[in-house]
Amino acid sequence: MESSDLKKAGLKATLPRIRILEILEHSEDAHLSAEDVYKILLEAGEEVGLATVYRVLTQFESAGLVMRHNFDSGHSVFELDRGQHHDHMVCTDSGQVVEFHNEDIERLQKEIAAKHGFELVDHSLVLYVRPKK
Amino acid sequence: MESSDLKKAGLKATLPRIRILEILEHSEDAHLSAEDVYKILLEAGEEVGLATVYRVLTQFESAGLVMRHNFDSGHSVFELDRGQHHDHMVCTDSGQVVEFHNEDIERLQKEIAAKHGFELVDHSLVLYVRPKK
DNA sequence: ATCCTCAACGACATTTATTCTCATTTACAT
DNA sequence: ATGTAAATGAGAATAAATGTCGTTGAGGAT
Repeated sequence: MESSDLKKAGLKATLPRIRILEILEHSEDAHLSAEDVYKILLEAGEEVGLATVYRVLTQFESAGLVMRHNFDSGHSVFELDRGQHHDHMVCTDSGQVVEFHNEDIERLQKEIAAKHGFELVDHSLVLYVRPKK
Repeated sequence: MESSDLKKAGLKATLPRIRILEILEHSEDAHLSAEDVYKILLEAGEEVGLATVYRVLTQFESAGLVMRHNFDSGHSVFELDRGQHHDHMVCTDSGQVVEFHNEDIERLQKEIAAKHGFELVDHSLVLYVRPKK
């Protein structure tokens, strides 16, 4: 994932875009807010504006490079789209995010939509959890 | 649902609270934002501040009288808690909202959380659908 | 019914996340 | 190398929501 992917998406290979893509690829945490990305850029000594971070992340979303999630935290988080669908579990204590996939749930969703005369286009499932004592 | 419910919830039966509860009960649309509620109050000639609407809705949420949903739209919507849990299906063509409940999905969610060492606190499931051709 | 007290209120300032504006810079086709 | 439209940085602007504070009012006590 690099400049070639940017061009494929119809985006010029500018420094902010390349850096942000790298950050999303290599970050420890797979789910970063615009502020998170901005801070990482600053720490790396890059002179990138916060507005640019927001713009670039939104463009990446439109281009299908990243996915935006609106968890209950009051701000969006972005995740590189690696092509394999999954849902999320968010720990209400620590904020930790765990990804999971369950084929039974996926199937049931399609069945429910069909039962109501619809076809499933997309879905959003987030489990809010806390450590079991 | 009226003043007695407010007192039961440990809230004084003030005019703003009574009016907001009524609005949630009788509104055509079951899912209202704080702004929506505020506008309805103004149109009814009530002198209630927007901050109060936010405060009251948050209190109602804490008291279990209403549920807050954070759909994609960037602002919270509130719905009277009539006791029966359900998830939402949104038609991407018409915006129509269908409520549904599926016990198998509920159970699977708990199992998945447990498998990862968590207990399920809450969840948010929205199906985006379109009419089947 | 009147008084008292603290919770609740209205008005407005503030915060937080995000978007907009615009003058300047830069990628890249020519 | 150069021109041009796209992209950027800086900071203003916006929207949703919360905090502050002096005033009001609900409801228990008198």
